[in-house]
This record gives sequence, structure tokens and C-alpha cells, in this order.
Amino acid sequence: MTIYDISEKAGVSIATVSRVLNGAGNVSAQTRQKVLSVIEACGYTPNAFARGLGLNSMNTIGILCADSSDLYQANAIYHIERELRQNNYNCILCCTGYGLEDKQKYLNLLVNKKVDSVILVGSAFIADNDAENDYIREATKEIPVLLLNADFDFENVYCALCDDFKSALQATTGLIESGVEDILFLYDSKTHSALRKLSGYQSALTQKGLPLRTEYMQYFPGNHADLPSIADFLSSIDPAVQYRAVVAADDNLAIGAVKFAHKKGLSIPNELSIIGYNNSILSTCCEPELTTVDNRLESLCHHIVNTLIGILNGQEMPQKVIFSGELVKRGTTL
Amino acid sequence: MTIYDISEKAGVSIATVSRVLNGAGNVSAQTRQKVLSVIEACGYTPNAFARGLGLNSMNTIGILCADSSDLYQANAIYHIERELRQNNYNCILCCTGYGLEDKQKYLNLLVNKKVDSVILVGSAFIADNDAENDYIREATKEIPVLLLNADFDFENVYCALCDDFKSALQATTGLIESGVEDILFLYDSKTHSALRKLSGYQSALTQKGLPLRTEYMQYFPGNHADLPSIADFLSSIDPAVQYRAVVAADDNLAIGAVKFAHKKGLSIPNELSIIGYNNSILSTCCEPELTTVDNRLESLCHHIVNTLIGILNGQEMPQKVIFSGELVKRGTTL
DNA sequence: AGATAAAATGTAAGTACTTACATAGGCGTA
DNA sequence: TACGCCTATGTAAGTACTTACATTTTATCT
Repeated sequence: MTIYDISEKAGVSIATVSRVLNGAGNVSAQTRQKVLSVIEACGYTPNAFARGLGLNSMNTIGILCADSSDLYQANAIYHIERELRQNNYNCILCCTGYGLEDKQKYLNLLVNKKVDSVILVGSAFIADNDAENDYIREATKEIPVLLLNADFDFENVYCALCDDFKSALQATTGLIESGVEDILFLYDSKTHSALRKLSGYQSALTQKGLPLRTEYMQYFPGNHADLPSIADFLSSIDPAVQYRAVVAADDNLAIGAVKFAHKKGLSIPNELSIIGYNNSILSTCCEPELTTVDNRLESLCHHIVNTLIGILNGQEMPQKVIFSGELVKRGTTL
Repeated sequence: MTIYDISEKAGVSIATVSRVLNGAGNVSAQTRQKVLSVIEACGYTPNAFARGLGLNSMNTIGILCADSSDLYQANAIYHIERELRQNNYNCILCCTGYGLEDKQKYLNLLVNKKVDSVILVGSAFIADNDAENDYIREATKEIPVLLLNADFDFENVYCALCDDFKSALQATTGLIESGVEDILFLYDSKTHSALRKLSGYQSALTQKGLPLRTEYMQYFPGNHADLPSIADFLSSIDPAVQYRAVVAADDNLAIGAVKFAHKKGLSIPNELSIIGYNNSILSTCCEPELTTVDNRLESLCHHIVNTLIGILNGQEMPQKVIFSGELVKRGTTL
């Protein structure tokens, strides 16, 4: 069943059928009706590949993420997919892991699959060593590249991100002002996002005249889904490192700290205050519930898809938008 | 840059270039080398749409789920995507919500996008009213349909599921044998999967000579991500319904029960035992950690993708495989 | 060396659309 | 009535591959 069959049965040319299918003008109401009824009667649907070949697009966007089992990324995918779908785009999902080679490989693969654009979820795709970002620059020659929660200045790259520096600074400052000065910063990846949070933490200490002590900045690159191991990690830290609060770069880590406190019999928030990041479902799961930074994922996703649709419609769009996170106060802080 | 350009520069015909690209035999080593070096030099990649048109496939699988923000479905997507990617397939993700019309609409859309097959994640796609399953039968005319954790007998439909009846029966029986007879069953959807669990719960009671009381089977169709509202729901149940254990169809619900116990000051598991389902990240998040049924999601995903690859390679594959869930004993049961 | 088979390569016909351009027909105006 | 313009429709040339079948080249055997 092709456009030729339809044109024959409707007694018109294939161009007319194509015009009807694509809602183009210049078709008389009579003809349109006739063609539509034939299409309906035959249950015809145009071949997507042929259409893609002719239009050089199949209305498909690539979503690249390092690890979709991570709650933040999974939620981002959820929101992005929904917004794209509402705009008549579908998405191809591809998880890369955190290695450069695979990130490169799969970005390439999506470009070669001829997606209209690609959205990179999370700051794992941007490396500090700038040479390692060349694979992104390469992709921009073909299609626009959108970054969710990552910062990268380049032609045909569009970013939407949260001001992690500011939110970490505010969260840490709040702790200090509540009387807690010994604060552990806990992070599990060295992405830009995590490092911006670390900077914010450091600035808060400096602004308050407190010392920066590297042993209070703990890096635990474990499996983010293995919550008990996070508690174990905290138990393994040198007991000389005494702290009364934890600022964690992620709710998972913060939950690990909650578990640690339970194990040690520390009362939360009196003996240990905890602040997480992302306002994920984990933050309402524990007792007491987690104080956490909401980084407005839904707004970011909404904005990034809006930007994308604008670009694909040939509009000029802003290349970077920075949102502000919001501290959601629950039970793990005073 | 097309296959014609390459053929010209390499001094061979386009058929030969195509053979080299597709790794077909019948090309001399010399010729292959020459063609490959030209391709390399030009940075040529074949046009995916033209390829799709010629082969009637773009190596793409549709993944349909009702709600990818649900932990179970998100994890399923994660595992399925990984397995597919390892087999050289990409996936188009599409979330439908729980309404029939949208499930129908988006299944159709994927079929029309010419995916090679479609995997339906979760039993939300199968209705009790069999007429509402016709949209699936329709799709099977075009492509194989795979169901993850749902049961449906039809040609060109392949299922992988867990024996929810058995696991619920065993979990409930275990509670009874530990001395708890008043057990609340809590569920948040009326999918086949949830109803099979309910059956298992009922059978356990019956086998032990205990009465079936409808007020002990509570349906709470709220937002699965709003954990506090689950606790509130439990608080709102008629106080005459006295129970010392909760079997929940999902870890989210079980966490709600944990929160409820905290609010009421009930000690877990002595005053209230709780069993969840899915062994999701939530189950290690709370205090004490959740006893839960692991339904072997990863195995199911592995099997379903394996089956799919077999089908697409023209092999005969089993239409249904049923795994057994396993009770993971943690702190919320005696 | 010549016949024959096998391997390598080429030709051309799909695959199913979109769209620039050509043409026809209807209408209003001079 | 003739001309021009606008709308509706058709023709045909892309779009870039795959692959059946034809042809040429190479190898093998007698």
C-alpha cells in the first residue's frame, strides 16, 4: 500500500495525495475529502523511512545519558520525553556510561541515525580537559546539541542549568548560621555540576572565615544505588574528622548519611544535619525526611525542549539559561 | 556525500561499496581495502533513512511504558535499553499514561514509525475487558509484540513475567506462620500484576483457614511518588480494621506503611510487619530496611531482549516464560 | 590450452516518499 | 472576447540506499 495506490483509487496524482497527507494548501476541499476517504478506507499510513528520506527528518530527538538508572537522569528523561511527545517528536534513548569512548561512540551513532537533534542529560558529558569535548563540537556540525544541567559555550550548543554554586553556597551558609561549623561535603562524581557545588561549599566557608580542610571534602565514587555502602564509607572516614553536618551532592549520598547516623545512634538534625540534592523521591523516604536542594528539573526540561522546538522551527533562541535551585527544608536540618 | 561519490573515488560500482558497508562476502580483499580507505578518508557514513527504506528496518525497537517516572518501569527501561544496545539496536521510548486511548495511539505511532518490534513494559497494557486489548492484536499483524511482566496469549506476542500469585502467597503465608494473622493488602493499581498478587494473598489466607475480609484489601490509586500521602491514606482507614502486617503491591506503598508506623509510633516489625514488592532502591532507604519481593527484573529484561533478538533473526522462540520472585528478607519482618 | 566453475563486480530496478516546476482551467477585467 | 492571474493538479526529478540478476574476471581441472 503506497501513495501510488491511493492516488490511483482516488483518481488524483501522487503529488495531490502527498499534499493532503502533509496538510499543504492548494488542494480543493472536494479533492481533499476524496483522498482522505480513500486513505481511511484503505487504512493507509505513509512509509516513515521514505518520508524520512524525502524530508531528511523523522521527527526524532536523541536523548543521551550516562546512566538512566540514576534517579535524576531517569526523571529528566521522563520530563523530556513527555514534552517532546507533546510537540510531536519521539526520542531515541541511549545510555553511554561514563567513559569517554562510549560517550563519543553513541553520540556519533545518534548523529548517524539522523536524529534532528540530541539532548545530553547531565554534566557527565562535559570534561574539564577541553580536548575531551571535541566529540561534542563535532556533532554540532550536523545538528544542534542541547545540554541539560551542563555548561558549554559553543556554536549550536544550548544549555539549561541550575546555579549549583549558588545553591551550595546558600545551603552551606545556612548551616553555618544555624551554628554548625564543621561540615562535611560528600560527592560521588567529578562532573562540573558536583564541582560547582564543591566550590559553593568552599566559598561559604571562606566567606564565614572558616578554614578549608580537604579531609572534610570526601569523594566516594561508588555505586549510587548501593545506599548501605555509602553509610559504610562514612564509617570508614578517619574519626579525627569530626563534623556535625553533611552537604551531599546528591540525595542518594544524603540517604547514606542518614543511614550512617542511624547506625551510630546520632540524632538528626541535632547531632547531625544533612542536606541533599535533587529533591528526588528518596528525600521523602527516610525518617526524618531530607532537607534537599530542588534544582527545578521539570522547569529545566521544559525550557530545553522549548528551546529545541524553537531552533528546529528556525527561530533564534538563547544559548544559555541558568535557573536557581531552591532549598526544600524538611527534617534533617534545624 | 553518497555511495555514488565513494564508488567513483574508489573506482568501483555502488553495489561493491554497499557490499563492503554491509560486510557481505564476495568482495576481494584488495577492493575492500580500497573502498574502506576511501570511506575513511571522506568520513562517509551511509544515510540511515535510505538504508531504512532499502532494508525496511532501522534497527530500532519501541519501548512503550505507562509512566517512566515509576521506579519499576524506569529500571526496566534501563535494563532493556542496555541489552538492546549491546545487540546493536536502539530504542524509541514512549510513555503513554494509563488511558486506553493514549496506549492505543502511541502503540500505533510506533508501528507507523516502523520500529522492528515493540516491548510493552508493565501489565498496564493488558486490560481485563478483552475487547480493550484489540489494539495489541492489531499491532501483531505488523511486528512482534513483547510483554514485560504481563500475560497475554496471542500469535506474535511474547511474554516474560514473574509469578506474582506465588510470591504473594508465599510472602503472606510466611507472615501467618510467624504468628501474624491480621494482614492488610495494599495496592495502587488494578493491573493484572497487582490482581495476581491480591489473589496470592487471598489464597494464603484461605489455605490457612483465615477469613477473607474486603476491608483488609485496600486500594489506593494515588500518586505513587507522593509517599506521605500513602501514610495519610493508611491513617484514614477505619480504625476497626486492625492489622499487624502490610503486604504492599509495590515498595512505594510499603514505604508509605513504614512512614505510617513512624507517625503512629508503631515499632517495626514487632507491632507492624511490612512486605514490599520490586526490591527497588526505596527498600534500602528506610529504617529498618524493607523486606521485599525481588521480581528479577534484570532477568526478565535479559530474557525478553534475548527472545526478541531470536525472533528478529528468524528463530522459533518460546512465547511465554514465567520466573519466580524471591523474598528478600530485611528488617521489616520478623 | 580450453572448458567449466566459482568468485568478483556491475547494471538496473526496486524502496516510497517530497517538491520544484509545468500545465490546465476558471474567473475577473478591459 | 481576449488577456492575465491565481488556484488546482500533474509530471518528473530528486532522496540514497539494497539486491536480484547479468556479466566479467579469475581459478581449477583435464
